[in-house]
Amino acid sequence: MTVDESPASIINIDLTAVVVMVADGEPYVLVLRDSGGGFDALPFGPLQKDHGTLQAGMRSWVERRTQHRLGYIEQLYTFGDRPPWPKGLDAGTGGRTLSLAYLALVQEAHPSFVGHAAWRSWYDYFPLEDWREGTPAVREPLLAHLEGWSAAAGPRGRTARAERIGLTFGLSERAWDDERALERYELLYEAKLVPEARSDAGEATAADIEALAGRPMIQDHRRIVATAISRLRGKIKYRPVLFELLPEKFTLLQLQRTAEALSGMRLHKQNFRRLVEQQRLVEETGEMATDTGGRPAKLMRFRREVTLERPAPGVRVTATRRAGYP
Amino acid sequence: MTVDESPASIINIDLTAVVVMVADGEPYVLVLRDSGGGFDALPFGPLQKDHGTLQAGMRSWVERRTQHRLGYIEQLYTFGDRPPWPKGLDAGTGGRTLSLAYLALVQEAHPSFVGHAAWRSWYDYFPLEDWREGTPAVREPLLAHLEGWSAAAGPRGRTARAERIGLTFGLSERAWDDERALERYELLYEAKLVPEARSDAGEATAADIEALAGRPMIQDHRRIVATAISRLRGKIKYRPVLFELLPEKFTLLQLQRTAEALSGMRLHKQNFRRLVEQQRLVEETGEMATDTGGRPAKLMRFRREVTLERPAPGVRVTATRRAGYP
DNA sequence: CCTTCATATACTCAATCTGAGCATAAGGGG
DNA sequence: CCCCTTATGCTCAGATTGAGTATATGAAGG
Repeated sequence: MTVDESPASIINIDLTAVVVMVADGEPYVLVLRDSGGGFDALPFGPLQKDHGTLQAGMRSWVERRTQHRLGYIEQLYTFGDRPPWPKGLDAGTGGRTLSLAYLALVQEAHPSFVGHAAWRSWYDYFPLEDWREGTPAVREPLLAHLEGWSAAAGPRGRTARAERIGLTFGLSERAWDDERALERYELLYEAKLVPEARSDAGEATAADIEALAGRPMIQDHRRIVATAISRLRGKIKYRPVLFELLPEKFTLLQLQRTAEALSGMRLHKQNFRRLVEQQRLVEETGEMATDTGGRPAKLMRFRREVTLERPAPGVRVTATRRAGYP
Repeated sequence: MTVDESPASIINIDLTAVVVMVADGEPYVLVLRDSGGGFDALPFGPLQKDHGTLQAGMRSWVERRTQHRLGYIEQLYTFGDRPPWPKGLDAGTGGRTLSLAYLALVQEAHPSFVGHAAWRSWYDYFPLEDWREGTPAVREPLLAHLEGWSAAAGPRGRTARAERIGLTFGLSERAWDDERALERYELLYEAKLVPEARSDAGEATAADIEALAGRPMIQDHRRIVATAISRLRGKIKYRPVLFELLPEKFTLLQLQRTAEALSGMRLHKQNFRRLVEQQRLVEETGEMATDTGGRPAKLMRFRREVTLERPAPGVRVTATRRAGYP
């Protein structure tokens, strides 16, 4: 085979941010609305010369625009592949764009981005991922479409596809694994059930499918969000990142709702408390919250010291078996 | 503040590989020996135009050189910071190098790299990380140096440093956390206990410290290896990646030795077997290995299907409390 | 004041998991 | 046949986990 050993002609390097916030038990992503073909986009910008470190570049750049302290920043992934964007922004440039995606967590905030910035619930983009009110409505129709997709393959491919669907979507006896959000998105993408995967802009079923698979984004931005969701869902189980999303003082229920918002599952209340308490993740402030709608709750504060005590303090989330509420 | 909004003038983008292999219960990294100032280096090369995806670029590039199928490739991290390399290769170019680091696992192999390629035990670079034969010999002297470092700080910084040392090195009641390899390396770096952190090449204590902190590498390559170690140690606990390092057929002890090689800890034999068996990670081949030195052992095979069954099958590693062997 | 509602918080219990260890099996070398 | 070495089976107590019951406490409404 012939090999082109010449270095790639890099056109630009983008920093792309998935900025996450939770308010009233709903998880939000910062997006720029209507950024191309009616699709939303993640905020992104070119890597700049004055960015001493990538992380610092990211931080200053997002903070300047959201006017908010970023509690937590983490590199997500570097995307450098070149799938043919049907409705891409950089179609035709021919060069490669490397985009470094970062995950940032902020406390409840209003975006002050210029333009069309807004917080949008991440379940607008992934309705399938939200099990908090029971089985998501889009699940059955989506599975039906997927079945069609697996039936459309050859005899061998058919079982492989069915297996994969069963695995990622938690069919039969298998448990739903909240962390497989990215795999699920990729499966839908392969099955062409997301608008981003379709090259013909004005396809008939587009609206239908969008209603099922969720709101699309430009390029691979939705994949980046899925990456963030998967990562975050995994991370809260072993590192105390939840607290980056909460105000200084909070009740245990607020903490639980935040965990539920991210994981998309309901948790067993008493056990959740037991976990948090015995891990000594929080301490009492002495104050009470009276606006709970019931018995007032103690206001708690994150014990920053725990990072120094236990190997991996975090919040293990396990869905309650029963469908409804604890 | 003034902000330089011009895009960074990227000079080049490197792909850097941490290729890991385990042979006879020892974990090896593929390195290029004596790559600059007598320091070893990780194999790396520029991103090329014909690399459709980054992953594929990485794969073809390493496979061409090691002549071995890469079972597993994973993006590790993108390093783009610009610390002043004291003995760097690209000193003086002024531009930024973005390096994409990948982790690759191969089965037992001999490297066919041109030049000075070799497999080197990763504990040559991190002697501190190997607890398999009991407490590592370098631990006490290193801790003494670190104590000096924390004492050298101001009254406030002193406790903070001591806490951090205690946390990452598992002092007092705290357990040693094998996954904190990267944090430990970074701590040693900050404390200037690794040659890479020293700007004056011919320092008196260099040899002394190298003997304690392990063999250095050029630039930030040792940090990249530390990242790989931390990642891998975490990963084996919840994904069946161990098998990428083993031959088709293996005994349970081989499997255990591989886990121990990576984690740097001895495991409880019976419990390890119980775990592997009840997770149904392996199945019998029917054959026996007679070269065990004792009673012959069943040869097992990885059940690839498990990926399709359980949410996150892996090998939970927990060190035995007793220092010696199980 | 008393009831209803809604949440907070305490405590129980069985099933399972986990760390540790004892005991026995089976090949090779003297 | 004895000893060494590794393989494999089995036990057991303590910790963890999933699920639930019971009780506490404020606000709102009659």
